[in-house]
Formats: sequence, C-alpha cells, structure tokens
Amino acid sequence: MHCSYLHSNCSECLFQSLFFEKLSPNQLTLIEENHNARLYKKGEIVCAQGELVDNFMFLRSGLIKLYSTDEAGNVRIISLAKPLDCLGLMSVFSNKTYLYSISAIEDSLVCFVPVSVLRSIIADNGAFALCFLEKISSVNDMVLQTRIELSQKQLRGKIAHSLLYFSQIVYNSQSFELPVSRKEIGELIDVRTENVIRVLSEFRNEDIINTDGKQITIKNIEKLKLLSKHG
Amino acid sequence: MHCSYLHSNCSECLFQSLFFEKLSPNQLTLIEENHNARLYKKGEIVCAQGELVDNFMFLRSGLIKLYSTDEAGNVRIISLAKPLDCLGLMSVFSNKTYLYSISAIEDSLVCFVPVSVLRSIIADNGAFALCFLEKISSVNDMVLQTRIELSQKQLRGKIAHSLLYFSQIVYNSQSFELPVSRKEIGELIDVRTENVIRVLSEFRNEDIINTDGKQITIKNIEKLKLLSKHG
DNA sequence: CGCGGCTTTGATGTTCATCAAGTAAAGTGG
DNA sequence: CCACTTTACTTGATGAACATCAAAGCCGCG
Repeated sequence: MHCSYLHSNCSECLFQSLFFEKLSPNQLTLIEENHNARLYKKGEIVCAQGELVDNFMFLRSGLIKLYSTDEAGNVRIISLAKPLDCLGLMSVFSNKTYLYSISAIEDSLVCFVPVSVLRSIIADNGAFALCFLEKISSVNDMVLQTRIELSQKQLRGKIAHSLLYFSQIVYNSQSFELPVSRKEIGELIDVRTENVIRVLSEFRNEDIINTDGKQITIKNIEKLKLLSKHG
Repeated sequence: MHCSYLHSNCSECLFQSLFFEKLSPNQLTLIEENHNARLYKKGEIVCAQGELVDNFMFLRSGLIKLYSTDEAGNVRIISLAKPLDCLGLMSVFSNKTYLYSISAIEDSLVCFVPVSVLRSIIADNGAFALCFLEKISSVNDMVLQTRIELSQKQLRGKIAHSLLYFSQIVYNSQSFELPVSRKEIGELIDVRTENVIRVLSEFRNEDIINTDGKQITIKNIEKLKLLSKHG
C-alpha cells in the first residue's frame, strides 16, 4: 500500500486530465499529500452498503461492480465501472453512508481522496466545482438512462445489450473473455441465470455469437444491435 | 408572464432558503434580474425531449411529470416533481438537450434561471456549488433508488407503492384525489392500464382502500405498506 | 476424493400483457 | 344545448414471456 507505484504523482495520473485540470498547484499538492490507493484482488469488497462514506474513489485500473443486496439476499448490479470512472455515483455528496456495495470483478487499483479534502477544494474553487458537477452528473444520467432502456427490453434484447456493452464499452473488441459469470450478467440486467444461459445458447445456434466458456466472439454484430434495439 | 406576482422578490421565495442561502447579495440580485416565471395549465408541456437546455427550472407550485417517449410512442414517467423540487434532474450540466420531456399534471408555476447565470455563480461561489451539488445529487439518488426498488416489486407491490407515494409524499393525507389517470399511474410504475385498474379493484374488494373515481381513501395503510415491501 | 458453485437443458406454472367489448365521462362542433 | 366523438374506465378471456423447479454434468479446491 505504500509502494511508490501506488503513490505515484497525481499530476501524472491520467485522471488528472479529466478532473483535476482546474486545480491550482496548491490544491493538487493537497490531493497528492492526502490521497491513497489500494489494489483489490478479484472478488474483494471495496466498500459495503451502509458503511460510512469518507472517501471519494476512482478506478485507475481493473473492473468494479456497484450492487445492492436486498433482505432476501437477491443481488442487483447497478453499474460497472471502468478505469477512470468514479465509484459510488453521487453518494459522496448526498449520503452519509453508501447506498450500494462495491467490489472488484477483476484485480483493480482504486484511488482514494478524503471527502473532506474534496469538499474544501470545491468550496474554494468554483471552476473545478463546475467541471466536477458536469462529469459526475453525466455518469448519473447514463446509469439512469441505461436502467430505463433496459426495463423496456425483453430477454433477448437485454442479453444483446449486455454483450454489446462488454464488446463496445469495456473491451472494444468483438472477441473478449467475459469478466463475469452468467449469474452476474443476470444480476446486471435483471434476468434469471437459466435464461441468460438459454439465450446465449439460442444466439450461438443462430450464429450470432460463438461461446466457449467465458470466451465470447460476436459473429453478427448488426443482428445483435437490432436485437438490442427492438426489445 | 410579467405580473408582479410572477416576478416576486427572489429573496422572499421559499426556494431561497433551500438553495440560495449561500449567495452573496450581488449574486442574489443577478438571479432576481435574470429569472423568469411562468404559469402552466394542466397538461401543458414545459419542455420537450431533445430541446436545448437553457434554463435551470424549479417548481414553485403545482405538480409536474418528467417522462420519456420511445419510437413506438410508449410513455414512461421517470419521476414527479413537487413544489420546491428542481426539474430535469441534472441534465442542466451534463447535456445540451433534454433527455426527458416535462409537462404539468396540475396547474403549475415554474421558475426559470438561465443556465449561464447559474454556471457563472457556481464558478464564483464554491460554497454555493457544494450546497447545490448536495441537494441536486440527492434527488438523483432518490430517482435511481426508486426505480431499482420498483423493478423488484410485482403488480400489487407496485400499485401499493404508488398509492403510498401519493398519500405520504405528495398529499400527506390518507384521503386524496389522484392527480393522474389510471393510465399515467401505469406509466409511472411500468404496468398496463388494465392491470392498474384490476389491482385497484382488488384492493377495494379487500378493504384496503376505497375508490370513487379519482378520490382515493386508504383504509388499511399497514397492509399497503406490507404489500409495497413484500414485492 | 468429495463438496460446493457454476453451467446447462427440460418441464411446469405464474404473472402479466394483450385482445376484446362494453360503460361512463368529458370534450367538440353545429 | 344536444348529438357526436373521443378519452377514460372497467371486466373477462387468452396467450406469451419468463420465473421456478428439477436433474445432471462440469470444474476448481480444500
């Protein structure tokens, strides 16, 4: 946790260019001196529903899921986060405790900045506040939008959507290894595991995709887009 | 649109106490000189999906719905807004155009502040930015949270939820007149009109509520809460 | 080696959308 | 103000979509 890699200079962090460009040298130093980073192994929990929010977090590398668990133990994945995404939606500002749990899907490097530090900088630096507001609100919009769109689709459309998501947004390739189990895909799009499997088989039989365990190859992306759109 | 009532002093507006307490006298004056207000009749459209976002809006009185329409013409109500709520979620900062349409469910008075003015104030005043961020992000969290909860419930649970919403959040009374049609309730919770009606009839037969047209009286609120919780 | 979790396929049942048809209420134009 | 049209409301019957249940093979791991 204290190796130099983890404490690399904030001004060199890719994240800087997205979020921190409006910071004064003093403010950047403040963050550098107060930030922290930690590597999480696949499956490790970064924070749990109900815990106190005390850090703003963003993902430097890996893949993370944001999820909630109800009394019955049903898991619902709210969203995935890729490198350079910030975690926890806006809970940082609207809630004392996390509304959702966060855990690592792949080995992940997470960077932490205490909320108190971030707050003081926002209070001091309106230009940064504005920039921050824009970036973070667009994430929120996207999550809501996705959820609304998904709720209109049915089985095949939902599966098509999630395959396209991994292909286009996460891996940028027509062939990739699924980072999640069939069960987790179901949790992401609100479908039972059995049906995820069934539809993947259908798609394979219809020559839309190829599957070999977690390895997926998209053979007919246009068909997939059509399916995702139609519903 | 130019009567003195509509242009009443911002410093006296209830909204001020929620949002504008951190403003300097100069900034308050800036808003007073640039704001606008308009009364919308029931059914009137305040803004349509795709239009340019140029004002920040909040509701002084009435009731408003935020909704989206897909190619097939299906309407989906994203959220309702009560007096003192701000409209349009965060689109103000993350989008050039509105993601959703907004229209008046009841006669409504809407107050407008140009986005450019708001932006300049945020850039100048970090304390206000922080306050603004908190308030607006909690609305977003709530909308997402509600949508997730709703998606786990089934028919009877969804209807119970929406009855409780009107009773507890909008009207604060066990007896109220529904401001929306059965169809709109369906659009709000993603259920067909016929099923909204069917379940309302069931609830009436089970002595959970009384209905007389749009007049609803909740007779067994505990049962309703149970139904809403269970699913 | 055996246990538990993930994957797969088939059979069954429930939930809800859809279709149909009729009544009531609310606008609309002559 | 009344005939007319449209929109809202209501109930029943049918079917499709999907959850649930069951059973079996697979794989990794202690």
